[in-house]
Amino acid sequence: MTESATSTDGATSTDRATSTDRATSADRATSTGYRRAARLLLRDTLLDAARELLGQRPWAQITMAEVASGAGVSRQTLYNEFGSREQFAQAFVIREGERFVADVERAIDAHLDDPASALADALQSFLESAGRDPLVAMLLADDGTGGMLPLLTTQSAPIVGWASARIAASMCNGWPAVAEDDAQLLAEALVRLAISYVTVPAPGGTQSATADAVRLLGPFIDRAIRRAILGQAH
Amino acid sequence: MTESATSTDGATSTDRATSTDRATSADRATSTGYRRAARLLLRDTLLDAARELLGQRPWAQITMAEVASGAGVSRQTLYNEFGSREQFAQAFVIREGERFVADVERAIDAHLDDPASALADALQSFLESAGRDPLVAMLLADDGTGGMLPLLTTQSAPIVGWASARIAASMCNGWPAVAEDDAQLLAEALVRLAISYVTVPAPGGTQSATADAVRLLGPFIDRAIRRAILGQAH
DNA sequence: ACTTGACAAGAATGGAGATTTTGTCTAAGT
DNA sequence: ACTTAGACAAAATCTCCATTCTTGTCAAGT
Repeated sequence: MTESATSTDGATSTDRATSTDRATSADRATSTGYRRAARLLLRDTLLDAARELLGQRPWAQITMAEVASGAGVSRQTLYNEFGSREQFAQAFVIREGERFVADVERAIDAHLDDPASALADALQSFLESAGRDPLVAMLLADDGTGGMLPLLTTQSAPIVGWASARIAASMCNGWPAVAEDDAQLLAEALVRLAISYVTVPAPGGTQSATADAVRLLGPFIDRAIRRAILGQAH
Repeated sequence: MTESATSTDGATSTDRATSTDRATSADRATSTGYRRAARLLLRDTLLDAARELLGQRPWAQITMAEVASGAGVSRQTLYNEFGSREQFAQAFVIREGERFVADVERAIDAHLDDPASALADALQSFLESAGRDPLVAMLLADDGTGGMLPLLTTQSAPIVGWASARIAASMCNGWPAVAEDDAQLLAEALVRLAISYVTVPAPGGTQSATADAVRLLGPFIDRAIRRAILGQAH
C-alpha cells in the first residue's frame, strides 16, 4: 500500500507522453532532448514535493519515502536521481536559490541600459518574494534542530559559488562591456548580501534594504560602467 | 576612542556609559569607579572562562556551573550578572564581536587620512585573527548541534545592530566630515560582509576577501568623501 | 557583594526493545 | 532503459521508564 495519498493541488502531473519510443514526428534530436527534459521534470517534481512538505514541518522530520510518494514516484527513483538525503537537501537549497538567480537575470534583462536599476529591481523582487516564502520563515524560525540551517550558512560555500557564477555570467551576457572581474565581484557581493538580508532582515524592511544596497553598490557600478565605456572607446 | 586597550590577552573592556552616578562627593567617585571596574572584571573573567571551555567542546555541552567554577566564582554570581543562559551566550558573542569592532576602530584611528586604507586594514586584521580563532573554527564545524550557530546567523540581529552602531559612531568620530547616513550604511555593510566572510570564507583566503571588499566599497567611500568635502566647502 | 545550600520545574541521560529510515540490491513490470 | 516493488542489513530514531543534571530563583550565612 504505499499510502496513496493525495496530491492535493500539486504541481506534479505525472502524465507524460507515453510514447517514448516514437520520435514524435519531430526531429531526431528531440530524442535525447526528451531524455533530458524528462530527467529535469523528474527532479523538479521531487523538489516540488519536498517544498510542499517543508511548508508543513522541518526538514529533519521529513523522510525520503514521503518525498518520493509526494511526487508520485518510487523511493528508489529518488535515490537513483539524487544519491543521498544530504545531496538531495543540497540540491533543494540550490533549486530555491535558482529563484534568486532567476530574479536577478530577469532584472538584468529588463534593465539592459541601467545596471543600477537592475540591481534595485533584482534585490527588491528577491527580498520580497523571500519575505513571503513560508520556507524562509521556517528557516528563520529554526533554532538549530531543523536541520537545514547549516546548508544556508556554514555549508553554503557551494551555493554561494554556484549562484555568483551564474549571476556573473548573466551580467557579462547582458552588459558585454563590463569587465569580467567586476561582474564576478559584484555578483558575489550580491549573493552574500542577499543571504545576509534573508537571514537577518533589515530593520526597515525590504525596500530599505534595497535602497541601502543600491546606495552602497551604486558607486561601484558607476565606476565599472565608466571603465567599460572607456575600454570600448579605447 | 574611549578604548582602554588592554595589554594582555585581550580582555577588552566594554564601556557602558549609563552614568547614573549622581555626584555625592569626590571620594565617592573612586568607589563607584572601582565598582564599575570590578563589575567589568567579573564579566570579563566569566566570559573568558566560557571562551576557554568553548575551545574544548560545543556550547550545548557546557553548563553554567562549569563556566562559574572556571571563573572561580559561584553560579549565583553568574546569574546575577547575566540573567540567563541565553543572555550569557548573547553577551559572549557580542564580546567576541568586540574584537571585530576594536580592529575596525584601531584601523580608523590609524588611517584618519585615508578611509579606504582603513577599510582594508580593518577587514584584513579581523579576518586574519578570526581565521586563527579556534572558536570560529568550532562554529564553522558546527553541524547544528553545537547550539551557537543561530546566534551568529538567524538570531544575529542584535549583534549586527550593536556592532554597526559602534562602528558608525567611530567613523563619525574619526572622519567628522562624513555624513552620518553614509557612515551607518558603510558600517552595516561591513558587519554583514564580515559575518558572511567568517561563515563562508572566500576561496582565495583573507587577503582576497579584503581586496574584494576594498574594490567593491572603495567607490562608495570615494563618493562619500567627495560629498563630505563639498559639504565642508559649502 | 559574594557564597552556600536548598528548591521545584524542566531538560537531559541512559538503557533496553521496538520501530523507522536509510541506502543498496535484485527480480520483476512497462 | 527506466521504473518499481520487495527485501535487506545497518544505522538512526522512537518509546517508555527511572534517574540524574541543569536551570533559574529562593533565603540565609559570610
